[in-house]
Amino acid sequence: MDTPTPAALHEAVLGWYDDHARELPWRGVQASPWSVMVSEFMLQQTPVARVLPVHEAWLDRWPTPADLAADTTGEAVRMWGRLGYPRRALRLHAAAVAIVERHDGAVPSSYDDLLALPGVGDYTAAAIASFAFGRRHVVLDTNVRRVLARAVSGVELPAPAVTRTERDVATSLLPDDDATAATWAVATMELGALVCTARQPDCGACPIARMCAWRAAGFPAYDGPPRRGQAWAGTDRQCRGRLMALAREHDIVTTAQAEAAWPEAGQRERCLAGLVDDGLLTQITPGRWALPG
DNA sequence: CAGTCGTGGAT
DNA sequence: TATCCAAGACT
Repeated sequence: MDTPTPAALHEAVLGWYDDHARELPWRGVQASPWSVMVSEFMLQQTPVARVLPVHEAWLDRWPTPADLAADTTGEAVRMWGRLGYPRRALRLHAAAVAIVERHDGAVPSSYDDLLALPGVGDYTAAAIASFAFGRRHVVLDTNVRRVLARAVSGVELPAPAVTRTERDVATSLLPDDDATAATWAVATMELGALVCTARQPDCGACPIARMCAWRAAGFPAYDGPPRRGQAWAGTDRQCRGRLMALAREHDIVTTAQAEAAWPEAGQRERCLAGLVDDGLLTQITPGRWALPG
């Protein structure tokens, strides 16, 4: 195995990205910071293919943060459609309101200002600062974590949560200048998304296969703590999902409709109350709910 | 820190 | 068919 020096990794990955980067609406010189920010919210735990049409419709309707901030949270939730995790729509709306109030309607460029916005955690703050403003930040998403786990640490998959060591490795590999660091961030993400995938990595197409510690070690299987699968059938998440689907389809959700969608009374009522508490629904009258106006 | 929070395509 | 997984954030 060749020595995986930072310079060698940079050259290989940046060269590969130059030839294989996807053309996405939120990339390129024409993409506004708002477009990047909307994409980052939508892409949290959601595949690119499903985000594309919603992102386009969203920016067509709300070209700026102020446009979204002036509309209702209910319309944001409706436009969110079936992307999943609809609280992200509420947080994006709240972030737009905060941008109008605190930043004169312009998406802030600093990591700290971004991190202070609703729905923006470490990853999203770093991603927006990097992709929209060309700042130098460690952008640690699931793709980058997997690429570094394999190429540098020699293991199949990263730990369930980001470790200190992991962040140190990523920091040590970050190029010195802002522009190269920003490209490195998006390039390593793209490599993880297209080549170094979770299920079936395409090592034959990988620009750093020569330098990959996992490959050199003979592809040892993951031996970390068991990764918890997400239960679904019969859970509150499934119940909430069905109730929200009803609310998107109808202006008013009645008790009869809710009962048909979820027969178990206790869980149904608990979930309705939870959705109201979250701000995803409002109770118009007893037995009638709707998206918040 | 571990649990919670949607959705649907791929294997 | 059941499981895994997809640019995480929040409590």
